[in-house]
Amino acid sequence: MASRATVKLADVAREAGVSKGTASNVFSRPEVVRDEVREHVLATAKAMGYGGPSVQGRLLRAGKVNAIGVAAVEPMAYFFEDPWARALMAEISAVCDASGTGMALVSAKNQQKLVWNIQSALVDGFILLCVEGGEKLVELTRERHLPFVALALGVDDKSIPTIGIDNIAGASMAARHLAELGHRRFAVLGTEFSEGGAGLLTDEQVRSATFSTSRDRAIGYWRMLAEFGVAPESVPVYETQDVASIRAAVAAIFAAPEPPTAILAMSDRVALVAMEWLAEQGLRVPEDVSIVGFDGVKEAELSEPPLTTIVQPLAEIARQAVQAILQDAVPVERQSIPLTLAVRASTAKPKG
Amino acid sequence: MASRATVKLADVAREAGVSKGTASNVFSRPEVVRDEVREHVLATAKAMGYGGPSVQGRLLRAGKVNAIGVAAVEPMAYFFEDPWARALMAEISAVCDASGTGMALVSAKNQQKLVWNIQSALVDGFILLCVEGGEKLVELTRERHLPFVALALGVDDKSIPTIGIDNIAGASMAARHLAELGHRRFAVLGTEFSEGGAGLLTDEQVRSATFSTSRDRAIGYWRMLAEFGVAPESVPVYETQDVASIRAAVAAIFAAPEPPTAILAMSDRVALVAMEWLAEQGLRVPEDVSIVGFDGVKEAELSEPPLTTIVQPLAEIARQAVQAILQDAVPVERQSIPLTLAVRASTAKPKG
DNA sequence: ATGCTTGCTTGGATCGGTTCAAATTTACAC
DNA sequence: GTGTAAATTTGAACCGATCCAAGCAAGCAT
Repeated sequence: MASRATVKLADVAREAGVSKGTASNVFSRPEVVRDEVREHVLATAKAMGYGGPSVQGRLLRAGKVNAIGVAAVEPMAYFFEDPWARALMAEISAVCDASGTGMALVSAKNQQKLVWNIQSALVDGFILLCVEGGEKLVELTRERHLPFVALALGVDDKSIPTIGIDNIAGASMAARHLAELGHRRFAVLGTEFSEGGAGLLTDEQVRSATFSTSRDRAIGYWRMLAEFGVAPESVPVYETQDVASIRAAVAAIFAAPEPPTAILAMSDRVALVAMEWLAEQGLRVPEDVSIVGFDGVKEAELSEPPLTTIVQPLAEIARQAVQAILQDAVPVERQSIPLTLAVRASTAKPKG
Repeated sequence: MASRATVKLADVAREAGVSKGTASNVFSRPEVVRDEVREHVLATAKAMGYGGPSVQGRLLRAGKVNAIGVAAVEPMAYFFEDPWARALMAEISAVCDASGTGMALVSAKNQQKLVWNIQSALVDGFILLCVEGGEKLVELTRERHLPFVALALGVDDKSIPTIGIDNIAGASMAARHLAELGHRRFAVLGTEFSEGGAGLLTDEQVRSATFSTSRDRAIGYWRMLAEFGVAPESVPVYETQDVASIRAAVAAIFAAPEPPTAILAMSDRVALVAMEWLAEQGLRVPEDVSIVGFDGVKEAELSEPPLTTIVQPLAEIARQAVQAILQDAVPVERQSIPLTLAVRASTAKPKG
């Protein structure tokens, strides 16, 4: 059946005794061709083992793939394993499903030629998950000359179409919640501020961070705490990367002579790791220490205790992002979407 | 800048004063063209705002997309939400990453024309997750005349290239484990046996099930239990679908005058739902009742208590599936991959 | 019969590149 | 200055369809 592989529309047309144009119509606009001709062509096609119009041929003409690519500077498994990415992908999927749009996964880790990557992915546009290496990702995508929007972009660059959240406002909400409960001794368990960093940060390091996401959250915490009379200098900020660095940070925080009564965590992931560490040490949440996360991933609802956190409206972010790509109407400036505070059981009034 | 959209290779070639062929080489085989010519063409291209060779044009010639599609008769969010699918996708991702292959998600729920679906997805082949509606999915895919392998196919059909697991052997392992612990009263908490069914099944209904996955697991349980002197008739089999039907089934099981001391669950998902129900009822696992799952999803390790289960070697399944597609060497007959028993804390000797 | 619609068919242009045999240029030895 | 091999460049053919202006036949009114 080697022949099958090479049967093309033109062959069918010739065999059926009609023109290529008519044969094409039989498949893509059946209503314009006379019934008996259509039947005959269809029969011939089947007999020859023709598998319908080749997608690539059609594509070349149409120019539209009907799919959007989602890219990150992470291995592809990231899309299925990272809680935030997964939740976001599920929302993006739902929007795509509704509009009959396909999704392709792209990992920007692999930059060899001849492989599937940002340069070669067959898509109509990109949604970029910029949690890490966002700028590099944007740069690569620009070359493709396709519409794209950056999500969770950690840098301020007016020229990049971005849909984001107001990190300062979100962090402020988290801080206000704890302050209103009566907490006055805090520590910030941060995410990444600059390429590969970890450990206790100075005020100066925080303000000059490479990643604005972490910086803004820190600023949001500080600003709100100041309103409650808590001096920023008294609130240590720890930068973290992997699980080990998170655990090291929490350990450092609680090694202090007067440990905090509340932890401001810059992501649910770090919050959950911290809670694990606390449980191991016999420290109870929220009795001994309160903790509030950031992101609002599913896991935060199911943890023990359920984590109070700032939840991102992922569905809305997904909707706007997909729409922007499909309509080739990417936002000219950063779109900000409001956050909400979900109060659960990891926060309570401080002891005494 | 409307012009930009239409700058093509031929334009650049003309402007730079070289032939289309040379211009093409500049981009796809830069080493064959003289340095100064290459520089010049590149400069011209940049000046004209040419965004590199269009992927679709190249595709038409090359014929290879460098991506595989993963399809299921589920909304696309399924790939990110269902524990089994997610775990499998992560493994498939890893294999694809290693070979520079892209992944596209396809939902066969949406069968309108003009949308991204099995007929139109730009991929080199398909991996089908046949947990539900597997046959329909296979049929649709056949029309595409592309290589494909079915995973978790629930029917016996020698003509379908399938990579699967030995459900009978796996179920036997689960049953042996419980029997060796001393259990003699069992109930089977099943998955789907036929389109939309639920509730207690007769022996006859089990044997004539539409989905061989469920049937084989039931047979595996029965067969091994018989070796320990437990009559199949004494082991009720409940079919389940959604969470409500699972809960109803467990409730029915424990409403019996002499409830079982051990539950054989046909998937980790039903096992976890059952454990939730048991906890609500104040029944302790494994003290009051032992339970063993099937699949070996991540959640089963993290549950309270961790679930004893039959784990599927998803990494191996993924590897074989992807390789089969990439090399266009789909198995001619069903490939079976061995399972292992992971003994954790949800099983123990029966009381008294 | 003639003129005018209406409805299907046709063939060639086009989408945007890649490929390869042949032509041309360059390099080098004699 | 000439011959030959090696390095580049060219131009036409091709990938597999869709699109569209133009052609043609049948149907209908006058």
